[in-house]
Amino acid sequence: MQDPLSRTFAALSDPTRRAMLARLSEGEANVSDIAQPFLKDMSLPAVTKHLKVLENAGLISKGRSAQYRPCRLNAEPLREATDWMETYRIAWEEQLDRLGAHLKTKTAGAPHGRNK
Amino acid sequence: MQDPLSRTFAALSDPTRRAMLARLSEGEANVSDIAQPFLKDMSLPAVTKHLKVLENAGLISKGRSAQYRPCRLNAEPLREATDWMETYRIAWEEQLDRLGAHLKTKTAGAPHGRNK
DNA sequence: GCTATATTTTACCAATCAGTTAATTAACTG
DNA sequence: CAGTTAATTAACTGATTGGTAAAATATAGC
Repeated sequence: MQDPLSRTFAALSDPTRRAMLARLSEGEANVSDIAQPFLKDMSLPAVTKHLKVLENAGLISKGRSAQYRPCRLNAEPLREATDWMETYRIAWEEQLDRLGAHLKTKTAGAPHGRNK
Repeated sequence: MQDPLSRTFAALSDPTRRAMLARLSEGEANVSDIAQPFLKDMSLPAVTKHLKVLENAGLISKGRSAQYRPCRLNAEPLREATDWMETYRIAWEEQLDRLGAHLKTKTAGAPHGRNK
């Protein structure tokens, strides 16, 4: 999985990572701050790995302050992802409307497209 | 990965599947219609599997018409996903504003949170 | 019933993922 | 310097993913 959009969605496809982002949306935090709510469920290296996934997706970036690594959010990839979704969500809902309109006349379907 | 939101994002994290959704946003299509642009890259069973992922995420549903399986989009899970993203994107950007405001006074940082 | 078309299922494989424990690096502190 | 805290890296493991080829299922049409 190479493309940025795929990496973004993949990063978002885990509840732990989403919770981390939620935490970070309240403000910058060090790795151990972020880790704290999860340490009853997983080890610190596991947290590091999750953060790495978020970092590779460009959703967060890590700074350096003494032995701490303050993490903060990065809006950019999320914007691209919402853009993609919005584009299709609109087409989606239009299609739902069309479906509603057609529902009276037609009843699902005959073969589509090329059936030679 | 059990929760719906994770399944949705995971389903979106593949360019093939996103292209399939894009195709479906133009209207209902049978499996082989959807498959056609991908058959130079992968086999039909591979397509079936991708569609299964989309179906399990609730993003599409399949009907039955003779030996055809007309697929159509399902807006609902996508709406939930956009909702999640929008919520945090807003918090994000607010945070960026705050960062901009603070940038003059403070310069990154000292340890955060609990450092007993 | 036989044959063709559309799609799925099965069985398998290699690569990636999410976690682990143990060891390592980095920086502060007495 | 010795010790402590913060975080990462390394090496390993089991589960999941994304693909394949071959067989099976479903339906239509002669």
